[in-house]
Amino acid sequence: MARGRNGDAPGAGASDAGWLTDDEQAAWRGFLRMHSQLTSSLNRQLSSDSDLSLQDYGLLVMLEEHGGGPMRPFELGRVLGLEKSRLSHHIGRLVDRGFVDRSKCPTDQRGWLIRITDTGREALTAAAPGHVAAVRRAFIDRLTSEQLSVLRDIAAVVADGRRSDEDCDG
Amino acid sequence: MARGRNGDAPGAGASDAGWLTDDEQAAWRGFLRMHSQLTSSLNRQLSSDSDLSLQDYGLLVMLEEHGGGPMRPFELGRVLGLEKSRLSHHIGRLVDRGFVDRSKCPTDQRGWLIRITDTGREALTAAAPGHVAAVRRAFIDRLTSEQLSVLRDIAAVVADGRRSDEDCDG
DNA sequence: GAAGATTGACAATTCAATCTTT
DNA sequence: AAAGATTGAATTGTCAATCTTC
Repeated sequence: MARGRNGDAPGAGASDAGWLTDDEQAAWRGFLRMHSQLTSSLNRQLSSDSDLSLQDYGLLVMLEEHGGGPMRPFELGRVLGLEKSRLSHHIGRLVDRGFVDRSKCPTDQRGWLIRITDTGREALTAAAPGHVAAVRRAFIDRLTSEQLSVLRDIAAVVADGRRSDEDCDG
Repeated sequence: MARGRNGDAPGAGASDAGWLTDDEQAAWRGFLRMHSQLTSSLNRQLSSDSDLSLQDYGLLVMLEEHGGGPMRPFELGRVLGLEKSRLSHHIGRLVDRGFVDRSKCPTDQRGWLIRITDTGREALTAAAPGHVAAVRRAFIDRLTSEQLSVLRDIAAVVADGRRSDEDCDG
């Protein structure tokens, strides 16, 4: 059961109002454990083979993919699942390091436009092959395409609030 | 493609040696985004409704489930997917707050035994119903049991190094 | 007032170095 | 030398408060 207390419901596996079944628990804890391990290991690889952390990489990739055009912080927050305060500090550090620049948004005076710099692009280009290979080794290559597809759906439902019967354009 | 650069391979979706296909990328990024969102939200719930963070909760649950008996830090690190330094700092804080105690291991002089205290157990008991409900709402209840089962397998392969054809006792 | 974003104080995490026992 | 664990300094993340514009 999810709370982790033994003693009640010795049979195990049953869904008793409050706690999680063994299967539910295994999924939830496995998810957490997998994330901790993967990110530690990928972070180590990235920072030893390049100038970027995993967070740096994620942010720069989004900017780069955006066609080189600028993005608003709230957009970045949405795609990366990050909150505004953390993002703001992170962007500040990337600005200091010269990887992105920040300019006032002309159409909405409250906001900013974040753009990847040439320096940022270079760092990304240098980091990418090693990082992608590491993601493959630690994650992609260990799973079937069926498993990856289910994981994609899971993320769509949990993170993006899609209902399970929606398709990609829904 | 995983690196996030457009321009090469306009067709998309193809597996070209280095990068990730769109499907692979969607799974990987979705996983990261889902984790960020879930843990932020569960952390907020836990720390506003109880004395524990998500990390505190995970650690205390493991100790409690261990039948009230003590665990070695390296065992905790293994089940939670955490590294020794982080774990050591975390245990130190929990000791200071009176939630666990730490005593020298009699059979291996290098090691320690960590045990949940009554205070820790009380905090866990108080936090559990709200946290479990939050995990259900944000995660479990949004997924089918089939999806949960696939996720459990994914974690077993990625985090615990099981091969996909192994069963649970393998 | 709500949305977009920043700031500073505080808390948690990482990295490298260290220590002891095996 | 390797395994178990801790420590301190530096980095990174969180929370609440704030500011400006919509």
